[in-house]
Amino acid sequence: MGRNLDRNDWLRAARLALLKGGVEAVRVAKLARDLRVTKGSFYWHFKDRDELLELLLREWESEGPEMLAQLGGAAGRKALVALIQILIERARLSEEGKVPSDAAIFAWASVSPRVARRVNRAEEERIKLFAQVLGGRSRGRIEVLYLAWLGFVARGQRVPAFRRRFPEIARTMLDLLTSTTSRRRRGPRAAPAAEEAS
Amino acid sequence: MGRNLDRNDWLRAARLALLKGGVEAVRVAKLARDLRVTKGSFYWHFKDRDELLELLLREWESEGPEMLAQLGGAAGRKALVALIQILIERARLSEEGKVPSDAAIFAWASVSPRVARRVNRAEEERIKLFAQVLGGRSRGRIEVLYLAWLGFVARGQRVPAFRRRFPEIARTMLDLLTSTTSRRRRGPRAAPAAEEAS
DNA sequence: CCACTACCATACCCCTCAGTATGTAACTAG
DNA sequence: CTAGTTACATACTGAGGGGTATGGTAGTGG
Repeated sequence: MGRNLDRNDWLRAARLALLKGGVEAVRVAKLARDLRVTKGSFYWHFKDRDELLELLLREWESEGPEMLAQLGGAAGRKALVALIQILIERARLSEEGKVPSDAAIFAWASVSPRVARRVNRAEEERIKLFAQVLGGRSRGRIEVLYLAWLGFVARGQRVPAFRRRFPEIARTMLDLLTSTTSRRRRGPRAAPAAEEAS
Repeated sequence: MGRNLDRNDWLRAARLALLKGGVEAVRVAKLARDLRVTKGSFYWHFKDRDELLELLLREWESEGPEMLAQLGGAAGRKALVALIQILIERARLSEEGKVPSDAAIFAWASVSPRVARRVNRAEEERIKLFAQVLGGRSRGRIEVLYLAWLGFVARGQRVPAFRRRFPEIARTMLDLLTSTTSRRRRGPRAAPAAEEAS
């Protein structure tokens, strides 16, 4: 039958469950049913459920550095195009359960403070990656565009058809990044002005 | 003791639980403990757990129209400032459990296809609201800025301190919206060009 | 004082799930 | 052929939650 599974089979099932139903859908009993085995198999390959969840989170954390490596020393426009391709490819692989889904991890983080802290750390690395790829633009703009990417991931999770519009959205984002401000800035309002160092 | 609760007390507790721990944290038994009563009280005020969850979703759905009404007939810059104030105020109220939290609802939608569909419908209304408030700008840019707002909400849920930067982020978004494209557009790439009607 | 209702407590059933203990079939080494 | 290991299956415990049935109590109108 479907015997002789390894840890990766379980991880794959877990990634798909996490993608479709959130952390609470990653249940040992349910995964075992999906894989047509019993929990006995799971507890052979893993210590407990926490170990599985920890692995899911860890492999996601490791993807930031991996993306950075894939970009090599590319810079400027070339790096941007490469980054977009990487993101598209990763999104495709995540639907097959081969890599953890950004959307799933973010959703997880939003219901677990412990996970939120770790996602936040990895996220700051990614913002630096964005900044590097996008060149020496305004820090504020890069942040806003990173947020737009976050929003795209979130909405793409809700509306699958929306994901196909990534190239178009990315182009608009790029236009925004390379545009120039036409309006003069007025004095600061209630909030203190930010250090908008370039 | 804490007796004689009404539906609103339960709803408030449910909104807080949803905000802090997601849908799976909205449990009848847990809410009862928080309110220092037993489940008997809950099933007096509600048919079942589904009715409670349905109410949470419904009151969130109704807030789009409410925001529109609060804006009155305002337009242009005035409407934009008003909208930002409304969003800030709503975020504050949601932390006290007085209104459902956007971040919580979005997180819920990301793990429930049924909720995702309804959130999507309400979301399209909000994009229209954004478009109206922001005036006759490029549809593509408005969409990207809406996504940035989504991303802000998501990240603000993970990093509470980040929420304080909303005024600054909003200013950068506004700058982006009113900026002009300096780069000439090249021919379409792989994806078909979007109808970027102004 | 009585009947009635609103609101909640108690006790129970049933299901799901995490985790453990142990049995067992298949394969491998010698 | 045998002993050992791998990779499960079976069977169990205990906790927790949804939902129901029913009992109890404080107030209210008459």
